Amino acid sequence: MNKTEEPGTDDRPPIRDLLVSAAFELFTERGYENTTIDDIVRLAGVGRRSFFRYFPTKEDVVFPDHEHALAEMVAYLQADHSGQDPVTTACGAARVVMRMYAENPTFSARRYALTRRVPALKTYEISVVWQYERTLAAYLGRSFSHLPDGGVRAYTVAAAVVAAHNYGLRTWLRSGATGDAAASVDPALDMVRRTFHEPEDAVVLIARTGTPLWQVVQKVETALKQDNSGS
Amino acid sequence: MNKTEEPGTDDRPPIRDLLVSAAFELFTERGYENTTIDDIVRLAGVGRRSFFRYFPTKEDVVFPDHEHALAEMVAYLQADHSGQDPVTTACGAARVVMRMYAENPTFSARRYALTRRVPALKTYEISVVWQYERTLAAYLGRSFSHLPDGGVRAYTVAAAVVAAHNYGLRTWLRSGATGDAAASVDPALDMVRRTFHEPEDAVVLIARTGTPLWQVVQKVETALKQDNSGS
DNA sequence: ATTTTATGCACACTGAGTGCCAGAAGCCAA
DNA sequence: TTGGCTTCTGGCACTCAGTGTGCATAAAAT
Repeated sequence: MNKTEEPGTDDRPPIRDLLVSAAFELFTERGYENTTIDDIVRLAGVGRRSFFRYFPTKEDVVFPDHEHALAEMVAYLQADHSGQDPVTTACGAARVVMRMYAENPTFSARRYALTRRVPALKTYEISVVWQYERTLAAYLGRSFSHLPDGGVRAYTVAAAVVAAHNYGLRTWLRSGATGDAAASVDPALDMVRRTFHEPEDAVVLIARTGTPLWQVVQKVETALKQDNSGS
Repeated sequence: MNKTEEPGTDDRPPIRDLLVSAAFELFTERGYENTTIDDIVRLAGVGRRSFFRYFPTKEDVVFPDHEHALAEMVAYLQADHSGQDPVTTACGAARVVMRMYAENPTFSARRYALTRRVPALKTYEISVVWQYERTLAAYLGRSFSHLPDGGVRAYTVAAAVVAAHNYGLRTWLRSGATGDAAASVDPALDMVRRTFHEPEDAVVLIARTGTPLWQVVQKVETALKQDNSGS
């Protein structure tokens, strides 16, 4: 599948990376609309037909790792998360995507600058995000199937998780993509997790007036332990 | 050329409606991809250039009332909603859009059948929905500006409201777009409203053991009244 | 009646995306 | 090495969406 990865002398990057580099160089220099596919393949030194072999559309070259990120999310959701709140698992899946953005801060920042300016790229980005949302909704739909409003809840929680993730990510990107992306994303996701926590996770403790404090503390401790082990 | 109809009776629908009708007829008959702009204008009996005067892209003809719907939502949000929960107002704005869909059930159903099958139209629809979401987020951002997490909360609630609205609308459309759309959309929106209600709206009443029931009832009544008047 | 304005139309052009075929480059058996 | 087999790449021609421009016609204004 891959080109000859002989340990000898193949320092030439594969065509796909060549195209991405050439495209971003031209897009940032003279703009997305003012750059044709011919310009890109000329700079990359490959044939025009090869571009569409690696990227079905002109927009795809701006999101070269999208397929990979989506596959990672699916793999994460397919792993075992029994005993964990489904909302928490969904937030974990969002964090997987966040980490992939954080792995290439400069690339993510340049792409963000592009998607902000070019409407066509913004539209494409939204459709990409929507695929994440759909994947999360499918997972949550399975987890919420026992609830009477499981269907709505799944779609709503998925949308909320994705929105919070994007908000945190945008905050990080606007701050120059320096520092820890999780510091921006995690608080946003925690807010979603708190608001959508099931009431079954809450403990209401009733005690007679006059109960000694140590007994109350003990009861609270026991109740919280039960709540952790159960469900 | 031969446009000179009798000047007395101009019951001929405007070109814009002609194009929409012709486009939908061809799209549902032979598919979106297999229909060219030339086919549409030929059936509509107008020039090719006129199509792009009314619809900037081929996708736009599938959502001819989008601009109007967005304007209606903006107008609704600009009206006075003081004393109402911002989340409730956002749900009301979503209901405005829902009503516009419900006004033309058959058209909405045909469009739904198209957007389900054609990826390009699905992408366009997502970008349309995203504009609603952005508008809601801007409104909620103003309403939540006093909260420490107002930014995330605004975007998250907007996403949740839109997701719930779409879920209800899809449910209605899949059931043949017969009956009341609100019956599907309202419960979904109510779920969002409940989960995002501020804790300041809750009342926790503490009473000594042995307090007579009528006193408890009285206290509850008073507390709820205060909660209603204060905001 | 003539100028102004608006609107639809025809023509030509750019550029994205596709189908097809030819050639180059690996791979495996003989 | 040779010869077939597969895979990858490039070139060419084509369709079609979308744009710029100029012209024709009808209504409106003067």
